[in-house]
Amino acid sequence: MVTARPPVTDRPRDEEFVARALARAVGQLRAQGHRVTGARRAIIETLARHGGHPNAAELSAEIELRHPGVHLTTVYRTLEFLAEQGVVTHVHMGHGATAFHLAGSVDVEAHLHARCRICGRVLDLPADLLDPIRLRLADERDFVLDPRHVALSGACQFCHDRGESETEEG
Amino acid sequence: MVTARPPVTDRPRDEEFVARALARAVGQLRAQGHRVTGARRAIIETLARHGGHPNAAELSAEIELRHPGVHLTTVYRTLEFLAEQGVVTHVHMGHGATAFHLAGSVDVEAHLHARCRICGRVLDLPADLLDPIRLRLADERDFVLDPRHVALSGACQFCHDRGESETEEG
DNA sequence: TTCAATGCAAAGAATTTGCATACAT
DNA sequence: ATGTATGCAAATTCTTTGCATTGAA
Repeated sequence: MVTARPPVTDRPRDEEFVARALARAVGQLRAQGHRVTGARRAIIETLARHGGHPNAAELSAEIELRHPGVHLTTVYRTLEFLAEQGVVTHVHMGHGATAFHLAGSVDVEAHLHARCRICGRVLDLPADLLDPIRLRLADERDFVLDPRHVALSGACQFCHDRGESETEEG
Repeated sequence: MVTARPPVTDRPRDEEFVARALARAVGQLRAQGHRVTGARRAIIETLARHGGHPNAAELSAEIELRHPGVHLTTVYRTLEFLAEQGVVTHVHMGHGATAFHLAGSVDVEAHLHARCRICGRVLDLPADLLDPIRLRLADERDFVLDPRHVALSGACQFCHDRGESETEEG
């Protein structure tokens, strides 16, 4: 039952999707009076093309393939900027670097993440999965849960069965 | 309704509790044939006395008050060792350093954590809070959730009402 | 006595900051 | 032309590693 099928969002998108996502984000920036630079285009485009959840370094490496010369620092600064604009979203992974993806696109609609602490694979989960918990915390503890901000942790069946050898982290 | 009452575990424990917890952990180490050193005693004792969720640096600072001379490196190494022995537990906080506390003591029984992304305050939550989610993930996604390994993220009512000014992290 | 635990220095990963320059508007 | 975004170097934060020495058993 442990099929190795990767989640949908781990497949790279087609060119049309990428172009549309880029145009959409660029439009949003322009509308807000922000500058549209080569680095920003490169980062948004690469994020769109990469369906998964890359961290800054992975993203930087991928940008280098098509749009070389964008400094890692710029990647960090731009991701932060784009997050403020609501164009990208970040998720803190328990151990390991922060992951990013485009926000608000139709089929990558806001979702939660769970990460295998052994192999690092990230699972996409429905956005409303924690709604009952959210309600309880709001009611009983005056706490406003943001379930998308941090990935849930655990082990995928495969790693779990292979034993507790915690390869990637503790 | 936004009472500023700190969680129970943020109050330092009484001496009897500390002594008991120390003796318990020391006994466990001895039983496993491990050495009981001054640094290990100091770390366990300080962890017991500090009811909250200190990170390595905070713990180190507190150790310094009563048992000076324990190097931060030793704190890290010892916490890792004690985690392997099941004496301490660690929780990854979305942003910010990993937090530690004693495992298995009666009134600090395994619990979950939620952290305010604005002020950093940590909330203790019942261990079974995510059990329904755990079941769903196991059934539907072959994922074995470990809800204690990473803190949930959100905002406490106080910070939430004060606006989204994300003081401490993004 | 013996090997595991510690201190210290240094390395490492992820991320941020300061400052001069380049470039979008 | 103007000021924001970028590149580069260096600093920060959290954590780990190598190695000689100390100390628990």
